[in-house]
Amino acid sequence: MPELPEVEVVRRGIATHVVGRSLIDIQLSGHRVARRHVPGPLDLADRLRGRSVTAALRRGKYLWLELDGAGEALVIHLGMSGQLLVEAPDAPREKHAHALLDLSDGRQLRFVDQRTFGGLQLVSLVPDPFGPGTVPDIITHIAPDPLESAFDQQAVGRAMRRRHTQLKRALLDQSLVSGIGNIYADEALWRARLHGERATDRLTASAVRGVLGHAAAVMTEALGRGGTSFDSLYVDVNGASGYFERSLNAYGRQGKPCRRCGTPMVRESFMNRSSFSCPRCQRRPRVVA
DNA sequence: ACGGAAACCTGCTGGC
DNA sequence: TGCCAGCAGGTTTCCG
Repeated sequence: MPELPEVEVVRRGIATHVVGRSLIDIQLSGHRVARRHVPGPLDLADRLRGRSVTAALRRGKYLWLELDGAGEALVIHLGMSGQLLVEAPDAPREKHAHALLDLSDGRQLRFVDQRTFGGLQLVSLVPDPFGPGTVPDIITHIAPDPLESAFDQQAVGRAMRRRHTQLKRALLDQSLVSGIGNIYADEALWRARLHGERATDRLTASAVRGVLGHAAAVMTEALGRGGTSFDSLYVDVNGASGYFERSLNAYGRQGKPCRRCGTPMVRESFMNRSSFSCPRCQRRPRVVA
């Protein structure tokens, strides 16, 4: 489910519930949810117990809760199917609830993840390589996303044009620009009228700026809708995608008419996943990157 | 340095 | 009805 707008909706949804509260008790189930926390789930739970949350922050698709003291943060990645819910502790436990964190206000923060690609880990905060402030040490390779002030569109555009790679690949490269996933990459490319296989080093600076601008715009629009379309207490995978789906111009529209020119949209396999584009508006390059 | 593929999971859909 | 292939919005890692 989650690309940048969805993760930001989740961040906003939980922020009011967790910031200023402390973690009273933590239950982790299964080995997957804390697999990235090398010392193991018991260590994770022990070190979280009693800590208070001072901020809920995000870069790209990574979310973290800054904890008091020691310069540490609880990093949460939602993977493909992760959800964060704030509920009453006695609410029925979801089938794939892997982490239950009791909050000092009597509520419970739950990490629910069907496919378990997401997870939790406690790490140190280090200086942000891209600006003032700090970030978790495990995400120093993640570039700023288009919606944060540290994002430098000119610099990212230059970096993309220096690479000899395909445009969609570059948009999905979280070390160049973060937060963009398969859906919003296709949407940005459609708006920019560019095929994802265009070579980044053969595009003009303004074309690259254009597609980055479209990526920022479409994610901002999605965020606006996400913010009003679902309850912050229960961010639902199906509810979220079902709602914004109506606004998509490219993703999932194979066979349907292009909303600009009416030509049937096509689906192609790219990077082990699906890409959707208009064969007329987004001309495939003669020379592929 | 880059690209491709596989790995990590569960669940749903569509075809036979 | 069952079975199986294919697919799903992410990231990391390995291999050529």
